[in-house]
Amino acid sequence: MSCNLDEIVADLRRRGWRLTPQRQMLLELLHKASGHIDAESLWQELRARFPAVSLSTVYRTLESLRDMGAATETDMGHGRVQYHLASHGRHHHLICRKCGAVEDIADDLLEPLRREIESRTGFRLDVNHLALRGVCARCG
Amino acid sequence: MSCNLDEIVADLRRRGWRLTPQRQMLLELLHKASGHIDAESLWQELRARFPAVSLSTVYRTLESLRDMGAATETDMGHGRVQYHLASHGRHHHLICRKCGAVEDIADDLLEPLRREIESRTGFRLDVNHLALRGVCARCG
DNA sequence: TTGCGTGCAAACGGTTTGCAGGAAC
DNA sequence: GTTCCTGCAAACCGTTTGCACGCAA
Repeated sequence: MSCNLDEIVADLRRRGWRLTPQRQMLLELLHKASGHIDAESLWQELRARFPAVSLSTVYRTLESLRDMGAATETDMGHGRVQYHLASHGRHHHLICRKCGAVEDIADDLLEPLRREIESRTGFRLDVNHLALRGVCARCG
Repeated sequence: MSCNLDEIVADLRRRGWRLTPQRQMLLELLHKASGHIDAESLWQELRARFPAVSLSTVYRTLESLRDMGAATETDMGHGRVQYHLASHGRHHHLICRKCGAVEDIADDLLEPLRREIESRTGFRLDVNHLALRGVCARCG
């Protein structure tokens, strides 16, 4: 699990990846995006620099990054899967059903639930990126 | 929120719904299904009695049931949305990443998390049907 | 020079929609 | 008789795939 762009790139090389301009740029964009971003948005930004880049390339690169553990994908239930670099840390989301606001919460909030479930059922939670729905303080 | 078939049907009438054979049968199937079922499976079962019934009717009926609060839909992240009658009670799922086993857990396990999140952020969780991934006791 | 990565376009799969005919009220 | 519901087929939309070309190594 890499912690910055250079390490990720080193990882890629180690695994025999070719470092194409498209991949380099996509990695930078992913790294720059503080939060989450979907494939389509990445593609739009990417096209500003490489007009001919294809959406499939974006998907294929994201797939590879996911497979090597460098990126995480989250289905927030809005049809589009969101991506972010694993180095951006484990956290979860509260999505307001009314205004659509997305609030981040730290992973340690889930610790009690993890413990409780494990002790009751033996099931070990493996939750990287949870999207919880509800109503935020403003809309409540 | 209705608690049995008759009440649901009464609800439908009250709201001006027409009780077609397709809807009646679909309600029975949904009621009979102890756990969850996706639109396609419902359709297959429905066709045993009404060979000409269409998948769109299934989707449209499920949508209406969802909108009136009689049915709940859950996206388990496998591409197909699962449905169940709200009267079957609030519960959640542990899905084993290795063997695919699905284990139910009671809703009250989430209570501490709900309280913690509400007190920290003011966000009121509205989680009917959570699908949590991990590794079960056998595969752990 | 080798073979991985790419762009293109078409396919995919679950779900939604437009429309005209038909059934519930 | 009126309106809502239905079946059909086609559209939709995010994502995946097959293929031939091109570029990184």
